[in-house]
Amino acid sequence: MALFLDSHVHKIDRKGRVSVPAQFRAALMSQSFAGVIAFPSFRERCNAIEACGIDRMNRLSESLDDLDPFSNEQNDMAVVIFGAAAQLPFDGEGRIMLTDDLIAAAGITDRTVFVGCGQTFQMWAPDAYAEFAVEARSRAREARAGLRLARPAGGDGDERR
Amino acid sequence: MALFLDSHVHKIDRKGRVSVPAQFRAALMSQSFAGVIAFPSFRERCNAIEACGIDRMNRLSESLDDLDPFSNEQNDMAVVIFGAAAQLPFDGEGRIMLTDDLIAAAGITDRTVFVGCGQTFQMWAPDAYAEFAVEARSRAREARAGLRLARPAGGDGDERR
DNA sequence: TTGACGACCATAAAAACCCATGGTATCCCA
DNA sequence: TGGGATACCATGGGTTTTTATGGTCGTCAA
Repeated sequence: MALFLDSHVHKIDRKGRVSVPAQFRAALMSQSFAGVIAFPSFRERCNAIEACGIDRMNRLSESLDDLDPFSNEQNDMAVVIFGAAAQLPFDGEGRIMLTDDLIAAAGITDRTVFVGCGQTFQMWAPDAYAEFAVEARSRAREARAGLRLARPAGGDGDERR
Repeated sequence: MALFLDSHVHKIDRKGRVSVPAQFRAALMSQSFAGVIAFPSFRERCNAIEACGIDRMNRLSESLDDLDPFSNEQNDMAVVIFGAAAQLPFDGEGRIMLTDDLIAAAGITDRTVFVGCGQTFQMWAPDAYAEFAVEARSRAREARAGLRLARPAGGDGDERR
């Protein structure tokens, strides 16, 4: 199915609602929860909201379930990932409401830019993103060497992130 | 099954009642016992109440059955988990009453934060949790390398965007 | 009888739902 | 090829429903 691609700036109305770009929406609506899962990024220099669909969270949960359920590591991951992840359902028009936590974490005010990242997407304050994009571009130029393209899927879809 | 996500701070009223977050409630009400199973955490540095629905307790019980039934290990787990687990039914408004044991174990006073952990959730004293979350986050950042996302499940409708 | 607990009822704030509108890209047909 | 019709999308606002929280009134037991 479709990847999250492209960037779209959308307005946040006075009730705190934002339209999710229609292209993103299409990929999200077909999942078992019709909406967005969003959490503050914990990457360095990345003041953004990370987002994806519920299916991806289910995969994460399964991966975590393979660890010892009462280990400290398992708990740390669970708390960090799931404890901060908001479940944002679509309204009838395909909008979501960002929580105050998320808005604060990303420094968003009256508009936000949805940035497609393939399997996931991010939401930024537009000016913060503009700045970040420039830096990311120059860093990527140097790091490029590290990435190797996966082979096209043989039997079952192997997408290696 | 639905995941437990996000954190919600809720107030404990003077009769000792707390509303379970509506999203959590939805996942719990559909199970064979309409309420919460709760026991004090026995992890290190984790002064919290561990909670889940009855279905997960059943799974846990089965897993425990896979251990040697007369080992000390099996007995310890059984006692620590099942011996300390309270069954807390919902009232008409979706609230539960915490027992004194649970409250004391987590150092809870007038409010508690429900923290989603995927298959389970926890209940913390808000300030204790705030502190823990910061530490967990920095530990998780280091351990992150260890976690790899499972591939999308082969058969059943997983997203492969 | 006092205190704990359950079943109800009450309410303000927040969230979900419904309908409306203006703009833009797309389609269709002459 | 041009221009009107059309579908879709982002956005706005009102109304209804939920939700979190508070309280009251019996009941049962210590």
